[in-house]
Amino acid sequence: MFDFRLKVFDTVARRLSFTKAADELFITQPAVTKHIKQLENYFKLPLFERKGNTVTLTNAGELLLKHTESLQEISRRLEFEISLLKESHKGCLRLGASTTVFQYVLPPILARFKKSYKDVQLQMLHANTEHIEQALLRKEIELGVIEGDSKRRDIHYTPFARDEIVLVSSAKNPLAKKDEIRLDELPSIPLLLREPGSGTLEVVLNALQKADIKVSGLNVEMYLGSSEAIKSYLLHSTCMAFISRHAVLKEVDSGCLKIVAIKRFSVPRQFFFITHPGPEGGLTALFMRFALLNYNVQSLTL
Amino acid sequence: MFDFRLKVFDTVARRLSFTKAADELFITQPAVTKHIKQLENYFKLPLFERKGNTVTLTNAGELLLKHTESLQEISRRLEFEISLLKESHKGCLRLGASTTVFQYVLPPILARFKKSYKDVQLQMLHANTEHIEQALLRKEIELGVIEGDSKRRDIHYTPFARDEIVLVSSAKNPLAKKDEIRLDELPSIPLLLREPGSGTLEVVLNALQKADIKVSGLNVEMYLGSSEAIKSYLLHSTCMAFISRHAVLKEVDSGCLKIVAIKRFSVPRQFFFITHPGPEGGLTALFMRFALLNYNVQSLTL
DNA sequence: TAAAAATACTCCATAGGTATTTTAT
DNA sequence: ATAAAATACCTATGGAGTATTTTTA
Repeated sequence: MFDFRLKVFDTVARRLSFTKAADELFITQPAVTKHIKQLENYFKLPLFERKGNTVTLTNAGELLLKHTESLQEISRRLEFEISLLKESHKGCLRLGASTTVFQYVLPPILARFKKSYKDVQLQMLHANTEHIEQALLRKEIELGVIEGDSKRRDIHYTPFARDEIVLVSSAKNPLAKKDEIRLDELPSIPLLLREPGSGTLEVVLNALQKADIKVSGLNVEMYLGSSEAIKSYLLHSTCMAFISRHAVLKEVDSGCLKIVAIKRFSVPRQFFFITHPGPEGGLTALFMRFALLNYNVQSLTL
Repeated sequence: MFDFRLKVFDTVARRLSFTKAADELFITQPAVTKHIKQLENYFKLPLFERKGNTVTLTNAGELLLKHTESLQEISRRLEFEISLLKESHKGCLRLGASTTVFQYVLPPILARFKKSYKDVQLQMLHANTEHIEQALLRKEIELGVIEGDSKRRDIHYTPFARDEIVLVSSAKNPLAKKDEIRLDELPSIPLLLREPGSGTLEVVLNALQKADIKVSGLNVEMYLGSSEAIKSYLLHSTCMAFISRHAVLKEVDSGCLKIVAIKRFSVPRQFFFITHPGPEGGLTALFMRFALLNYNVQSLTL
């Protein structure tokens, strides 16, 4: 799937010899000459300087080589990813996911996965991070995707994707005219927070604590049990709320909600795969690779 | 230079119709069918689902589309950069550069530039940032490349490349066994610094000041007038020094010098092109584009 | 039954081969 | 004089066309 003329060019550029390249490619030397000549005609620039016995790259040649390498790199990735799709898999994968992941990150990935691997049966478990970890330990699931950063000895963690908790407000909110506020303005803003015990709240409080902001000093309007509830409430009030970037993607795109940055303050977090220690089963590994590849697709469109 | 079959695939994928794609590409519908079939044979996977009147991408198709877009992007860049090489230019360009840039960044770029544009005469001026700016104002040069971050009204600044001042030590230095130190360990380390008045020193002192480190508290072994002098001295002592990453590239690669990171502390800086305000001359613009493109080449190999 | 994709077949351009000439050390 | 690239010429594969058939909404 990679243009053969470029393959020829690349070989000549590395060996700096038409004859050697011909050998390596199992074609004859005149064929190599013709391919290179074709490229030179196309670009209207010489790619090699031929001085009798020696061949060197011209500047144009080096430029082309640089890009050829990128092109080859992409082609290799493509071949690899296609090869994953071609393997046909069967069986059942029991999968657990914590709230944000389950609601906002997994759905498109699951849909694609099912489309590609119709014979794989998925059993989903939806609970909070703590419970997912326990389900894994009790062998009720083979794979979990969680948003916490607890680290247990008897569980194997694999980073999956980055997330960030952002401060969000209704786009109409007069308090949110600025795109960025200072951290010391935060106490004056009425806030919605997730319920105590949720992973999201914990991460936020930790980050605030590190920045010497006391929770008691915050103007907390309400604690709400789900991201969806918070988003609805935001639309009808002048509150702001800390939510996962993933939970407000659509609303920010459509313009009804707005992310308000805070100077010198951010709340990054990671999503993780959790698995049993030791080698993974085929389906588990397949799903993990698939999710990693297909998560990037989305993040590119962000 | 971009594989035509992929071009056909891309068109079909965007229009979701073989016939429309054929129109757009000025070929016939059966030709399109054959190209797509060829791709499907190659990958051994269907790329489209044909249901009589409608065509949709399969998962494999979407995967291919994603990569096809990357490939097209690279091809476009390639064409553009080649087109720059094809323009033939003549004339004289007077160019000024400050110390680090002149010694470590420009040489490979200048060599390449001369190779591509034999009929352009280059006149180099080597001085410190301040002097280069003045030479520009006195119209003694058309273009400058500097490392300072002063901003004058009567000069036009264009970011060129990022640089970073790093803490460097001999690889044999027992003080440098760790790859990373804390900032509060710095005062105990014997330091070499560039001479007062140099841009490098100024940037370092500013950064330290921001981090609440007083210069008087540092253990300064010596002030030295050039990066080369500092590097030689480092090899025969247990001192460390703040130098531009560019100045120690080779030595770090060959393993005789070592970069020691400092936790939560970095000294980034920018290189800038400086030009007269208003539209640039052809040669000036040419050199700037050329330098930008050919600087990336190097940074990729870092 | 109508609109779109697939198939059948024909033609010519070109990728690739062999044999030979040119070129620079 | 020799090793390597370029040229000349031949063959066969496959890209593109026209005409036609198959498919499904």
